Amino acid sequence: MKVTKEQAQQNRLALLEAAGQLFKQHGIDGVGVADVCRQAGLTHGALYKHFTDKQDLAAQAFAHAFQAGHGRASQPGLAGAGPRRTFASYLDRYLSRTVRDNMAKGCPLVSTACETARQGEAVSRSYADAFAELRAGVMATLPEETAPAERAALASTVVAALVGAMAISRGMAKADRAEADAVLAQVRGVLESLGGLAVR
Amino acid sequence: MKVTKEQAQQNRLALLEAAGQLFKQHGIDGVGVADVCRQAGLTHGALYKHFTDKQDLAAQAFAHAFQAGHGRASQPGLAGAGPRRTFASYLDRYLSRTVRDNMAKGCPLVSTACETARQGEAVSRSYADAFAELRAGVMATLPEETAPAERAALASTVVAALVGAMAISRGMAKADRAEADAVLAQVRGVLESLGGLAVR
DNA sequence: TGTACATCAGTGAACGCGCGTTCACTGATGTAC
DNA sequence: TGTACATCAGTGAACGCGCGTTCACTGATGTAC
Repeated sequence: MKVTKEQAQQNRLALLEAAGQLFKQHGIDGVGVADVCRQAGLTHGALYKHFTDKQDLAAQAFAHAFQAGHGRASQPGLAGAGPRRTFASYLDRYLSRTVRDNMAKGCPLVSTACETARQGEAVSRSYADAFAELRAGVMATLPEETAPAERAALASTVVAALVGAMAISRGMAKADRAEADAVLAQVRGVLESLGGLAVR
Repeated sequence: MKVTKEQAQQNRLALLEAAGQLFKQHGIDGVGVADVCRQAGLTHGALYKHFTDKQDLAAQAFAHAFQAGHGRASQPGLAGAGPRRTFASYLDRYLSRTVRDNMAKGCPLVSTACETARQGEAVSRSYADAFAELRAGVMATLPEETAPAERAALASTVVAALVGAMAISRGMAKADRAEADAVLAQVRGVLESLGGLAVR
């Protein structure tokens, strides 16, 4: 049965978001198109009215996940920045145990880090843009006295440490939750003082 | 046909290493057991004489990859440390473009960061051990004047930044190779001065 | 505004392919005498 | 040392299942008159 144009657009969005969540949680190959459609409230056939195939869905889902949060300050754990953030708020957002234990939430920069490297150029483009945006957000929180090049390098390193810490903490959480927590806390501590050191 | 006991052990090792390489490169779900066996020079049936199933192979392959490099100073890009390393040598080993462009090489802490989170406790245990070992190696290169707790935190952060930087650089390399290179260089620069700052 | 018709998002049965796994078999190895 | 036999790593055909994808069909929507 045909549906409203708006309804169709809504369904398309629901597919993108279901795909984003499930792919982050179980990996692209770990999720069937039927699963995605079910979570979006549709049957599997509908998917091919919106996307050419699963690859296309994956590429667009990642692009959508990376771009989500634009202008929406309330969206937690995403790459897109809200209105204005403090350095500490980035640490909070990235190094929380809640986000670590719930892969469906959380920044796609982390969950898809390994998968993205195996996808096509379109996904890579989205990834690069998301990183650039996040880094710009972190840069803006660093003291303006620091030279721009140094701030950029510092921001890159902070983002790398955030992404790496979360990935590592997730990798070891099942075996050693205490150590996994400790890593998050340690990195948080070091990054905090590193943010302060930028003024020198 | 039956083979020598030593030959069987050799074949088992070949399976583990083929699995390690291929899983790092294409992900666990992206590789068939037949592929692994072919690369190891066997047919697919042989696998089940050594491992109960694919999951078991994956768990043991990761454990093997994480433990590899013990005492072998020549093995590049692995978690295990050689005899004695300098701080700079860790940066070299982790932030090289060659390693980034060849996922089959490279530290399994990075390639499997996301996959590991979806595996069982055994894999997580190996991951935690590998991280601990790598961190210990980095810690040993930091000046002894610094307090142990601070050195540990610093080492955790350095490893997180190394892992994150490589993951990010890989994610964006297909779309923007120049920026991907720049991230590696920036993180290298910041970590170098961070290593120096530990003495204060 | 009302009526007739074309459109097309969504449905669900069906298809085929590739995958993980099984199993009867092979034949060199290792062992017992 | 030589011979007879049991073992078992490896083979490759076969199986069944789940997946991505297709397609004839539906029926409310949107449009033309």
